[in-house]
Amino acid sequence: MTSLHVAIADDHAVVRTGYRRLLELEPNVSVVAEFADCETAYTWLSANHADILILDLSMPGRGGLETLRRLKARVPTLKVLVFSMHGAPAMVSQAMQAGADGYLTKSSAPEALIAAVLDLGAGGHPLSAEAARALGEAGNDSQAPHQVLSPREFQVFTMLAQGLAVDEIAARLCVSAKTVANYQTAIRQKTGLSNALEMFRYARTHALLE
Amino acid sequence: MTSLHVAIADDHAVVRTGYRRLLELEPNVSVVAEFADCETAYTWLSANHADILILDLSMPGRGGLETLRRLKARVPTLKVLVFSMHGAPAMVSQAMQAGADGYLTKSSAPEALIAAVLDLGAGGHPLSAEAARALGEAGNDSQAPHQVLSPREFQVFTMLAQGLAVDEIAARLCVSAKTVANYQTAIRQKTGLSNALEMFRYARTHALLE
DNA sequence: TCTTCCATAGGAAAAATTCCCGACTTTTAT
DNA sequence: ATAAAAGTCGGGAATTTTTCCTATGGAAGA
Repeated sequence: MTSLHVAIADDHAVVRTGYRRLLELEPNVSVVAEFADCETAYTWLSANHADILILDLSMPGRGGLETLRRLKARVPTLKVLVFSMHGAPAMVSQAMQAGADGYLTKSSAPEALIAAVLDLGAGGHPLSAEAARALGEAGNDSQAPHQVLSPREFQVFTMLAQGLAVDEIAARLCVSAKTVANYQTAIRQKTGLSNALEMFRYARTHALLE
Repeated sequence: MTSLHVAIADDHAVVRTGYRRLLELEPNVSVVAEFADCETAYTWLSANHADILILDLSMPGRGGLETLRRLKARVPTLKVLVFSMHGAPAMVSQAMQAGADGYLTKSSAPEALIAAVLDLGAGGHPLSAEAARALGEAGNDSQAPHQVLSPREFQVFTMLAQGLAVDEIAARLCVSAKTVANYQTAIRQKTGLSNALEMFRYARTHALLE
């Protein structure tokens, strides 16, 4: 079996070196390139050959996801293993839709990285347990706010999620603060989001704001 | 010269292994322990000896900064090198005040980690360029949270900014909910941030979280 | 038409927040 | 070394916000 050519994209030099040393313990794996930003990675991989790219999504250059998309469009044969800090359902789901071939969280054991690379080389689609669970969750949002909330409630929800106070919302909608407070209570109960910050996060990850 | 005994605390196993391999290239350095969370680190270091702790502030177990403080109180001879994802001025300043002996950002070159460890062993206080610059800046922002807030207030601030409820914070800090509520009031007054969402946004744009 | 859902809001109770204060400890300055 | 200042912690009371329950009128649907 011929050796797997791996490229690493991560903005932290120390972390890159860590991966490299780890991977080079494996005889069938050789690290052929390292990148500190998305543009460099894209340019190099368009011109040179690698079998697998280990990609940290939280990179500068704005848009690891976007780079992933462009890269898969340009070099479809490249296998991309996303290696991210967090395993948020939305992130995993976004990454897989953008064309990732595997998803590992950084909390995985070191051996898991090697295993995932070998798995990818063999045509597999390695997911960490965390990522797999997240993918499962992503589909079932049957109780999304736009489903369970009435139009007016949803409108108040978006304003709360933007950080507006009850009084301000009441002023803008020209209704009593009492009414808005009551909506707020209903929204909290129906969605389980118990404060404005949770609403904000939910709204952001589900792209419910502008 | 006798060997430097180094301990590593970082919640990502892969990253820990990377540091270890890197450091073990140096003959005068030996890695004597690894920890994935703050409590384990604290317990072990209270009972065993190490010269240097490499500490990732963004660890679970609530409060890398708090652990740093406790650790320096318990084991003053221990040198702590904070190794953080980002070099936000506020974070650097808080870490140094909490007793860190050095501060490196993860974007540093791998050699910088080794150099910093050796420097620490020789009694130095290594700062990455980024961190040093941040320390300089920290003086300017005269009404930034880390300036106007006391350590405890700042701690509560970060938790509020993460969306934790007053009761949850009280439970984690083992103080009365009344106390936390009072801190919250003080924080709101001092910073002008009147709710958790504003605190979150502020904390995010100033990179004060994790 | 009759039922159901929605938008609106008042009242009362419960919970959270604010404001003021005191005790005690640690740090800082003189 | 001692005084002053700052920090931590929480109680009490007043205030504000939130919850829960209820009610009215309108619109949509069977």
